[in-house]
Amino acid sequence: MARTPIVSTALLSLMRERHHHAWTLEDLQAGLAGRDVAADFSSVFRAAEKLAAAGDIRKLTLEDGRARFELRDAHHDHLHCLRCDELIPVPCVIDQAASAAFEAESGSRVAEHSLVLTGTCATCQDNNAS
Amino acid sequence: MARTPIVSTALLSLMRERHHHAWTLEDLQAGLAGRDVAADFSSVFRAAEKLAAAGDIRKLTLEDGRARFELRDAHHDHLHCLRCDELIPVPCVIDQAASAAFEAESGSRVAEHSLVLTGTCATCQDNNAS
DNA sequence: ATATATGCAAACGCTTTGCATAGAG
DNA sequence: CTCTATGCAAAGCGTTTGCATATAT
Repeated sequence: MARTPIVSTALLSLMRERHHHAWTLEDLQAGLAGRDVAADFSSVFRAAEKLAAAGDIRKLTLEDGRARFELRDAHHDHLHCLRCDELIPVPCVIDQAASAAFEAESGSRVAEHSLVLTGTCATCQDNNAS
Repeated sequence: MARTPIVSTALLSLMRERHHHAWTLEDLQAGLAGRDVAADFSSVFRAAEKLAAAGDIRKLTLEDGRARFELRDAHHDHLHCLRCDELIPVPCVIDQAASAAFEAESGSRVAEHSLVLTGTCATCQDNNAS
């Protein structure tokens, strides 16, 4: 190596402290700024891509077309709250047996899946009630 | 009304004849061209948006960031084949019970879901074998 | 006349890349 | 000296919009 990758390192520690959040590049840049790391957008982009390629984080694309990044830990799906626009991790509700059956029947092979539930998160649901 | 919407009509009949396909705007434009309807890209875009708003078709966004349109019929999920890049409809493999349980436990409400399986479709799987 | 559909071209939003600079080994 | 990280600015790419024109009612 020939120089210390400040941005990548800062990104990882930032995300590790709030790993319940799916970050847009803008979020990440703002998050770094809050920690006095003034990184250029392209640097954030490149660092995030590199981390994703390395498998440390995962890249997602929402219906709104913007990329989101999150720490890669145990698999989970997502709930996209239409009220607060957060992308919230939720336990996987895929029926493994059904998935396997589908593979067997159809002759296709499923490597991964991306499930996004759309609705209202618990917090917004509560706020609405009160 | 003040003029006959050629593009919307042509789009619908086009899609009805190959409703097993998820169309990008480019696909749609090319499909129309094959039927001697030379529509501008923006016209295709507007017609597709209008049809989607009217509920005749559905708009999806893939990881690649491009919008796809498909006829709205019975709910199904999708298999995105990484080899041929097709977006293939597959029966829904969501475990309804698990989904309902999740709603109850978490206090959130799920209106819809979008599930994209990623892997290899049966056709490509076969081609690979042979 | 009025309202809508269409084409053309330009604006947009987000992502991605080229190039020059800087700093660690 | 070499190799990578970073910033800056510009290019890309698909989507979206403004405006003028055409056409059916």
